[in-house]
Amino acid sequence: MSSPQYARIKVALRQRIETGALCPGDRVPSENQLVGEFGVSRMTARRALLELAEEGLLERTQGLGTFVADRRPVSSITQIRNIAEEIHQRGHCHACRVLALEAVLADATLAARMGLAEGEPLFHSVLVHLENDQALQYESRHVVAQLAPAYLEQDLARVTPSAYLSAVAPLTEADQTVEAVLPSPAQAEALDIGPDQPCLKITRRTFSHRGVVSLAELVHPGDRYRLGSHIDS
Amino acid sequence: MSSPQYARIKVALRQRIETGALCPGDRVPSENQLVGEFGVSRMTARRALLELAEEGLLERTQGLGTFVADRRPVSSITQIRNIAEEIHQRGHCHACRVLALEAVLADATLAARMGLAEGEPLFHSVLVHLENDQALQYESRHVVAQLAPAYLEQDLARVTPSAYLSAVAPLTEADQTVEAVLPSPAQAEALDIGPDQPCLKITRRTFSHRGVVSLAELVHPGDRYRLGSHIDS
DNA sequence: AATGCTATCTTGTATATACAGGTATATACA
DNA sequence: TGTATATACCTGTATATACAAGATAGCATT
Repeated sequence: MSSPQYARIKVALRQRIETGALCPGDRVPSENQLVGEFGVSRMTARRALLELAEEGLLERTQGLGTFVADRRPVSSITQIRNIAEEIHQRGHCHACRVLALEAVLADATLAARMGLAEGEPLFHSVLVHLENDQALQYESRHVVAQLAPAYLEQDLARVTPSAYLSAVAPLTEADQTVEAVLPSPAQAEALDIGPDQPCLKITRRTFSHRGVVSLAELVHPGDRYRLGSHIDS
Repeated sequence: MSSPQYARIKVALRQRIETGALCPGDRVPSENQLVGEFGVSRMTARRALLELAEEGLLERTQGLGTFVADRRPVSSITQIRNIAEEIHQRGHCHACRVLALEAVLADATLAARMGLAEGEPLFHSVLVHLENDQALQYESRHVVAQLAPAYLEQDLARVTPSAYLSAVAPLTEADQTVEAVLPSPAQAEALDIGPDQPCLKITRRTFSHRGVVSLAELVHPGDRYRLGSHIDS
């Protein structure tokens, strides 16, 4: 039950970019070169390149080749999971901290929004992600207590969604929406912004085959995100 | 120089969904059925299904099949091009109007942002899209005059980006970013909202092989958009 | 020097094929 | 009735192959 080969190639290429072995503008091995290097068929190598291009990490031009995308001006909003992870990928993890403002067992007053039975016990944590002492994200996360019993014992400042999710089920998916909001007083204070500073709020419902696992609200001031660029027909 | 076969299949399937021949929850022809119906290989049929699923129009489950996704609660933000088009797809086009507030030949004071030579002549139009007399989107669009000479002669209330873009070049792409903003006074007035109502602003740079074609800013109050849901590894 | 051609590398599209693994239904058995 | 088992169908992964089409460098011709 090993991971697919195209995933292996994606990981390898991502590493070369993160470690600096491949820099923005650099040419990435061509499909045929990857065939030789990884011993796969061209279509498999191609899939790895296509998916990385879809994420915005690579840029491909017919006839020319595949290149590491210019330092993405902004993150791709379809990929956002956790500012901490994002920052880590940008390479200044050293200046990144996470503050856990709150972590308690709450009752499911928001059961309806999560599609749960009323009264289902939930863990609620509020995190603030900082870089160079500047707050970048306010994160409010509700997790179904039954599915992640050790949630509160973890170091919430370090745990990423994938960490506690992988403990729940092999198969997870997420539903995300964005909207523009004004920060609540608590959010404005935690982010050190004025009450008039508009923010992007991303609401993410994560679920496995057992149902909803968590509901997270990510609020960021001032960030700007790249969107996909489909132009069909 | 016909369009690819997978695109043909996508169009056909999209039509069946838009016309109601296929409803949410309905089973879509399987890969092998499409092979028989369109006379293509399974991989080609597969590509059509995969891309429609990526857009959120279909849902696929291994072993089960492919189904028309439940009426998407909100639009996919990666697909936004024009609220008018969006509304048309939702099926209440009758209540939709577009007001052209302004349409002039402007000079390229924003040349830098578009990557153009200073002084390059641009058309500037400001449109407001309404549904049931309620403003849904404020659109400010700058178009390189040289590449769309007849731009001002068109019925701006009807023209979609694809209309004037197709006149320019066969190959176009777009770059999009989102951010949260407070509306400018003019925007607030046009949208009939208060100055404190946070809005999503989508900035879209469209370009062809000849360079940047247009720069559009779409401002919507109160809308909420679906995001893609990648969960890798 | 400028033009045009060709060889070669790249990605894009398409086909045919094979097997793995998930899902549901029908069948046979206890 | 309830439980296995076999089967058919579906999507997921992977290979091998072919040709189309864009980009580039070098060479030959004008």
